[in-house]
Amino acid sequence: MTKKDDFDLQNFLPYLLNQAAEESSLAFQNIYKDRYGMLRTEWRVLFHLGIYGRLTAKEICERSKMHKTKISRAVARLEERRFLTRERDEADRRLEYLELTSAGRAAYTELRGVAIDYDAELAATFSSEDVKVLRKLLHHLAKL
Amino acid sequence: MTKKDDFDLQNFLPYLLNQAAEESSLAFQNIYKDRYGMLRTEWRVLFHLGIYGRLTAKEICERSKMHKTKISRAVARLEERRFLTRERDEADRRLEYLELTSAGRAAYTELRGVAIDYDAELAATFSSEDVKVLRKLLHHLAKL
DNA sequence: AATTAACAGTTGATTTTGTAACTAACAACA
DNA sequence: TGTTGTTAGTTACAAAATCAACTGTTAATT
Repeated sequence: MTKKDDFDLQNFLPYLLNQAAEESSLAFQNIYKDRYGMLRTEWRVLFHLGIYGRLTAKEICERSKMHKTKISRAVARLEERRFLTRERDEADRRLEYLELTSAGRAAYTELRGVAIDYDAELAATFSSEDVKVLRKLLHHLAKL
Repeated sequence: MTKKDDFDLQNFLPYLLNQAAEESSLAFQNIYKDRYGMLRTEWRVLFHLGIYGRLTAKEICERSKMHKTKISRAVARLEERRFLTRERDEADRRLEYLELTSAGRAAYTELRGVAIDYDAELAATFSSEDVKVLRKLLHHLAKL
């Protein structure tokens, strides 16, 4: 295909980042989707609780930069599936502490294993120096 | 906040890529959204046609890896706004050639300028060597 | 030719997201 | 106190994405 215009879409960083993000998310997505019927927001909440223990929705919100309505809905679905429990803070009754149940922890542990393996698999397609640089640069972009 | 678990979500490549992609898309998104009321799928179609000239939906589909229903709807909206025209291929009447109108080309040209500037702005936050490496690695990931 | 399969693109039903408005609880301060 | 403002989280409604089924057309097979 001949180009009429020399702008290079494939090198436009936001586009390129999206393509790379989508492609690299696919295999992992298939797993949490097929195995647990989870959405992206849900595994993220699950992981935050798995990693940090007890958190309020607000804290997850700040860490993940997801919108609070997404989190609210993800929490509701994870609760339905008995992956987490809520506990009111009696000192400040606006707050709700979220914590994984043993089923939630089991799901987290399995998905964590998958994530570690998958990350290693991705990383192995680069030189170890390149992976280091990639992570560094992505961190920089993520914090813009 | 103390971690209960040492898995590093912030370094998990699919997560990190998504955060970087979202963050870096934001400023550009605000522009095509506010200025033209466009969605991501729409500017992508617009750009494909701006860069490559005349394409069928199928061709855009292959290049962009977007699903055909997304493209169908994006094309319909761009047509409503008189940004593109359709033309049946008389040799194979299943095919429809899409082409930007002058209004479409004007929109593309403006957004292309914004994209170039924005990309340069992002790139300028890295060393030029780093940008080169970043693009190379992202290309690799995008083609997985 | 007639039948069947394949393809380009669209549409409709369902799911998910985004935005804004809302409830309930706390805080500040007159 | 009581009024106003702020915060945590939910909900309602609109916008958008997804998936499957559909139309119309061409290609392949018999």
